[in-house]
Amino acid sequence: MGTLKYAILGLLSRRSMTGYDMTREFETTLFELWSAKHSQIYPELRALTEQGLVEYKIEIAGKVLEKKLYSITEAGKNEFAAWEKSRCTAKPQLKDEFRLQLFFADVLSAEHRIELLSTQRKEHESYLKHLRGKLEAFEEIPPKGEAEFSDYLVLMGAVMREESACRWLEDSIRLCRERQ
Amino acid sequence: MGTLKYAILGLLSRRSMTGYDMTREFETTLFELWSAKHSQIYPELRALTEQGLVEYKIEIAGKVLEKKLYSITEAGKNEFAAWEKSRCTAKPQLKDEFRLQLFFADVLSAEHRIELLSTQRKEHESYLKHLRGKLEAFEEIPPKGEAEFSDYLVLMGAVMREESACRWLEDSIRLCRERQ
DNA sequence: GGCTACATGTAAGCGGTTACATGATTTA
DNA sequence: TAAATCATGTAACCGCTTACATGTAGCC
Repeated sequence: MGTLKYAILGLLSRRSMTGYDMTREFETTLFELWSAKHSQIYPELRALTEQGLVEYKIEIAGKVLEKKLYSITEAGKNEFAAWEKSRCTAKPQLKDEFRLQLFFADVLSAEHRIELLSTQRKEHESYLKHLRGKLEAFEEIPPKGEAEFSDYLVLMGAVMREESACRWLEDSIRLCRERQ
Repeated sequence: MGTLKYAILGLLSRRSMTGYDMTREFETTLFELWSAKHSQIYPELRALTEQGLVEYKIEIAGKVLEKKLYSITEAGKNEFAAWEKSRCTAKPQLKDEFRLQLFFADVLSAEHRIELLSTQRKEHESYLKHLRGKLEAFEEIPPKGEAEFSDYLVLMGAVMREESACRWLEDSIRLCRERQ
């Protein structure tokens, strides 16, 4: 795939930043979508520089500390735009440890299975709460042309996904209880 | 994580089988939940044998072909049961290339963005159709004690997840169109 | 006889995580 | 001045995929 490359180009298409800044972005704003540690980011930045897709200028912070401020090149913008236009085939989530656990849950007692489902439900519910808080921080739907509109759509999707997960877990618990 | 280990133990807790059979299981029934190629399965089976969690006896198919028919040991059953009881922390899907694409979609024109969303919607819709077909193959909800009940719950979850994805994509397309 | 499915392995490489390693700057 | 944060890198290892490699069994 090489998706990290496009995540980085995407970040740089919004603003110039250092590798350290990117690490923060992956931890905060991109957390929902993609993740990368600094140990993966720095080598990737080096490769992208060699490919001419990004460039950096060194800035001095304080007295001596050298920061590499990266920005996207024209070639980088072109490659990023090409990726944006390509439609990626949706591989609907092939790995889910909890669902695997549930799949084999016939080795568990009825109570154990319900406990498993309940714990999972609690986690999804608290995460949903957190996401809803973020969604409500938008006072209104951002204008279509701006970067924030995309952020809004993605966040909306995450909320809907979590709502669906909670509903599924509730229904499952009900089925487990109902039919003794 | 080492989840593959438990996927294999889970399969063997249902019935004895060869590495080849497992490969088929991952491709068909477990496809929704976990995947593994034979090149990963065979080394794992060797490791599990060394750990005493599984064992095999050689069967001859035809004249000379040696098959290794694996089964789970008592130690294996215990370790699998322990994993089943442990509650795994739900890491809600950290990598999604399409959502990443959408996140940075402000570089696209309005039409391009809608096209991106539409393509994705079509894919999820056809997959949903396929899943619904599988769900309807159950004539009624299987009895709680049986393995099929777990299968039913997992399938129900997959259907609900896809429904939610379709709804999200529809809403997003509507928002993109509405607000010119 | 030829094709498909059955059956078991190994090797190279990629993407990613954890840990190792170092040092400067800012803030309490 | 001590701790937290900023800042940049490398090394070892793990999980997984793709490709390499080999051979048998069953069916048409």
